[in-house]
Amino acid sequence: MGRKPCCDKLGVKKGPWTAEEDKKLVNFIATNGQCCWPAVPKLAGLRRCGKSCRLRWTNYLRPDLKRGLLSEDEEQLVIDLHARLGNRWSKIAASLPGRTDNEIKNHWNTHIKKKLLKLGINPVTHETLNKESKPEGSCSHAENSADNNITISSEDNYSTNATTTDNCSTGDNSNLFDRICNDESLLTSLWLDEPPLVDTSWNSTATPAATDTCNNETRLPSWEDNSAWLLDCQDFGIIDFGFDCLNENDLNTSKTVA
DNA sequence: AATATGTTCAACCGCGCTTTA
DNA sequence: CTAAAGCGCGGTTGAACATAT
Repeated sequence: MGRKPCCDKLGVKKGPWTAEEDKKLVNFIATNGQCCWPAVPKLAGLRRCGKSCRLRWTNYLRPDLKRGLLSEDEEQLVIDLHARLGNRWSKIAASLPGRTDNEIKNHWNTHIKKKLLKLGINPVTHETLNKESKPEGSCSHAENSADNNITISSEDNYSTNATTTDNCSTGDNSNLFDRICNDESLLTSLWLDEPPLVDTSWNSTATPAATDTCNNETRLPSWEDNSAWLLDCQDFGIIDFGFDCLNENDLNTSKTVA
């Protein structure tokens, strides 16, 4: 039967996005919100696949994205959640506000994986390599994580923790990690595919209704207002580039996408 | 300075699940 | 109930950049 391609291949641009394309997409979403991705390219004047637009927005243009390397706490959290959830990057990302599944996946493959291997830890099973010859079926992500917790420090010093009582402790500066790690209900919800409980900073972006809640002083700056806005978005957090003008209610309203 | 090799990460692809008609 | 369409996920690719020779 075959599946119809998500978009017409003819005339659809691929490859890196230009600043002009970013501008069009950001302006469109700022005024119309996220909806009907297949229709976005046409409405926004882009020669792109709707899927590509969605990806560009979620992975790069979203205003609440953090930029830069994962912090020590975030990295530790990723390791622990990966031990429990496996390669379910979207679930892991749901516990790290401002981080995308793609970003975490990349960081895992380029940094964390190597660090774990360097320390003799299998990044797939989270078992130490010299103790992997276990009976068949004795190892699953969810099972082994609790009794084989791995901690990481800024000096790349890792250690495996064989106890369950000292689970996920990384010190005083790991509040986020500790909170999530000790929150069994959260981990259970992640495991059971329930909506994420931690990442309240973002579920979706502005809807038309949400933008209606913004008056002229609080609406997103347009490219006409500030042509350097997007570059700022890419380098700094939400507060840094002015999205803090959206108060909590605005953000909550913006999350309610049909 | 030139070239080779390694690393990073944005973007694409294809698949499965969910929703809709 | 069924098929098509939409959506989101995870794996993979390749261009750009960094480092080594």
